[in-house]
Amino acid sequence: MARTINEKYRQEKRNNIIQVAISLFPVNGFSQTTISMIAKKAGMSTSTVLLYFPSKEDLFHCAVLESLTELKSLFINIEPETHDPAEQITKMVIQHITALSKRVPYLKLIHYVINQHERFPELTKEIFTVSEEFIEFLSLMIKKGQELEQVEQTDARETAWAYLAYINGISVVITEPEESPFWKGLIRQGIRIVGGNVI
Amino acid sequence: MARTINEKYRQEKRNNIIQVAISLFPVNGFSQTTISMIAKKAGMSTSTVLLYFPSKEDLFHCAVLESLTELKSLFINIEPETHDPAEQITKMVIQHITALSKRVPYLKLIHYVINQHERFPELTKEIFTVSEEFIEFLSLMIKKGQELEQVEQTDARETAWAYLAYINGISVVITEPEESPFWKGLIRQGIRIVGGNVI
Amino acid sequence: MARTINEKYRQEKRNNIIQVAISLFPVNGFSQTTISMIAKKAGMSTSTVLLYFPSKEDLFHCAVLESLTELKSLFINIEPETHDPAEQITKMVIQHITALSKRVPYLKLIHYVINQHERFPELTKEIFTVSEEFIEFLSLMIKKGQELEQVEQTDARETAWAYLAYINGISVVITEPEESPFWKGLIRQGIRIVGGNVI
Amino acid sequence: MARTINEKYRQEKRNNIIQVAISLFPVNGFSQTTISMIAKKAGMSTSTVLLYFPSKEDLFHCAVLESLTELKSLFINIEPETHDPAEQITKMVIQHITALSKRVPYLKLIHYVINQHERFPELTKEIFTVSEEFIEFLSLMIKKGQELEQVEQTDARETAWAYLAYINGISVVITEPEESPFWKGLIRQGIRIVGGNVI
DNA sequence: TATGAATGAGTGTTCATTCAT
DNA sequence: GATGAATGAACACTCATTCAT
Repeated sequence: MARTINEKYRQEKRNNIIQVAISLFPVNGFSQTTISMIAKKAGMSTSTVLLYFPSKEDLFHCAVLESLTELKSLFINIEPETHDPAEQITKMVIQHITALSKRVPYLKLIHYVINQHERFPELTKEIFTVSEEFIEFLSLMIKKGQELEQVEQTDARETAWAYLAYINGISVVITEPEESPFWKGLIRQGIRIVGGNVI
Repeated sequence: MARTINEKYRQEKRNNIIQVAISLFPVNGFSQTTISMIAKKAGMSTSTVLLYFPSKEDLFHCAVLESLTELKSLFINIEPETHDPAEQITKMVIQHITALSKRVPYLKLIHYVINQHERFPELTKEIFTVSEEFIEFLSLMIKKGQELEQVEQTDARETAWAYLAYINGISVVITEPEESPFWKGLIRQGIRIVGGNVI
Repeated sequence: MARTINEKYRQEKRNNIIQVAISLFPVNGFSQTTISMIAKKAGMSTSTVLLYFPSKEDLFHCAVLESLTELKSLFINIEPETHDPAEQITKMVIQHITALSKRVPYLKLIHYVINQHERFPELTKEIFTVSEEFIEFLSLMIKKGQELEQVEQTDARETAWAYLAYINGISVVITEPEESPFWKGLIRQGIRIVGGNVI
Repeated sequence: MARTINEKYRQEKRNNIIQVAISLFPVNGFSQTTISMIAKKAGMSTSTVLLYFPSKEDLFHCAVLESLTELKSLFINIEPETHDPAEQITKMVIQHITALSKRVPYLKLIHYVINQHERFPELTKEIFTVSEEFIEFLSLMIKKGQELEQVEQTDARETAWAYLAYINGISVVITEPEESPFWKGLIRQGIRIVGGNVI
């Protein structure tokens, strides 16, 4: 029993460190983010951070993978709720864009890795695997909508890639705060890009 | 006269260093790219690099600005050639996407800066100024097309932002080689996003 | 009574740690031998090792002293068995060289200390005290042999030092395995050096 | 020409560092000898030491090899001078023991390596190669002396090993200062061990 | 008694930058 | 103008040691 409690405690602390890492790495980059910065923000000593992660590189890996699974869970959702594809797509886009505006550091960290993919080959591979999954998931939704003629008739996969690019591009190009009306427009455009809003 | 020749020589050497910097910084990031790496690839000593640029940071700044003006010249082109807006837009998208596939390091460097905008505030500002110029330029083109009913009727600025996001997102998400048929599809989608291809 | 049992248990555990320490310190040196290495090999946690020894330095001291008394008991033996000095000397040399080939780590640890005597002054002093005892003991044996003209006529103390040097030098210079015929030759030479074998 | 001068300057500086290293490593051991200690004693900064040697380990290697060649030149001398083997042997022993008393750190460094041979396998190998050479050289001298019946009749190689052990053992066991009359005795014994002084 | 958690002190190493030539 | 030599500042990482349980 004691072990369980301890284990839980360790996991929490570990997670705490990862969250801090996710918030710092994308802001300063890998090299400029020192372990002591992370430690300070997490309220512990440098040594303690290295007690939970064998090296800075390892912590970085964990932070990236954590971000990736978090994003995956936000972007690839299968809960149908509605059986109307058009409505499904609209909801999905809203959820994506909302997620975007709220999880900036996660996506920034992912972009940091992709941007320097030669330096982080395995992580990049992992990321692209998730991208493919997303494309798969999205094409399917688009096809369903197309069959019901609720969605513009295009090559579904091609459109899916375009939408993925759009989504990622937003977080590169847009710096508006969460509350800005700008985001409404981005949702409208997102729906247009997946081919919704026909009629 | 001698001074002129010297000046020219210096400018060439300076430019040489910048080009090397542009090729290295985005691959490894700022910190992992050492001055000596740049010097070696440029065929000179570390000291010489620092003779032309007061500091590593300064060289980085210059490399980014150089990339930015290069991209600006490729993305904001006013040469009309055709007076048909629809054709103009099609040509523009083709040029953009082609430029993308060929100037990867330039855009990667720009993204690197945006990604860590807190670390490079002035550079980011500079970049966003160019973005605004691009939006201005693009909205105008879209509006012209819309007036002639050759282009989908949307909020022109909103669409312009969507297209900008799309363009930038491509270079984040796509890793296909230049020759891949993939790029054809991306062009198709690009035209669709600006609102072209309306019957 | 319970205390006695406890005491015994503690002594055993303590001894266990020392034996492990003796096996590790000379192989890696003081600094490269971490407490956790010792703990792991002794099947306990780092903290437990430090429960039995106040500090790493202290453990090292104890390991050295333990080695020293062990060696002393092997090298300074007074059990006469034979009253024939020549035979005594022969037997002694055999025992010494045999001990050498079997207690390598003990002597290596001692040599480690002597080699860095400025770093371990008290331990070195302790070791040299034992050396002196050995010289005393040996000179006496040699003198007895010389009186009976069974042993070469030399300055007995001088010869004793030469023999001590020889014995120690062997463990520095020779790496032959225990079974090698080499050791036979070393015994022959040892006897010659103390001055035995005089017809 | 300039290059030659520079090269010379570098070599001198490099050698300076090595000499300091030889004086410090055996006193404190590898780990306890910090680069900054070496730098301070050599009158330069830590960085400068690492400018001449890629790593502490590398400096250690160089220091050991330097010591080894120095010792080799002192111990394996072929200059005959006299054609009388007995005299040659006497002179040799005198030179050896004198060298011993004067180059203490060199031999201590070598012993340090041998003592922890599992940690420094290549260096140890190098050292034992030199040992073999010494045995070869010495056996030959002994054999010559034996043929002229100036030297005790023993197995020459066996005797050579005994002498080598004796020599090395001295520097382990003896701490007398250079001027002590003790060393005279050690020379006498050395000659006796090689088998000289017959009649 | 035994141990896991936490940390501070210490060190090797990197690298931008300065300076003399 | 070009460069090699020198260095200080910074940082990741190790490990003995302390403490609470």
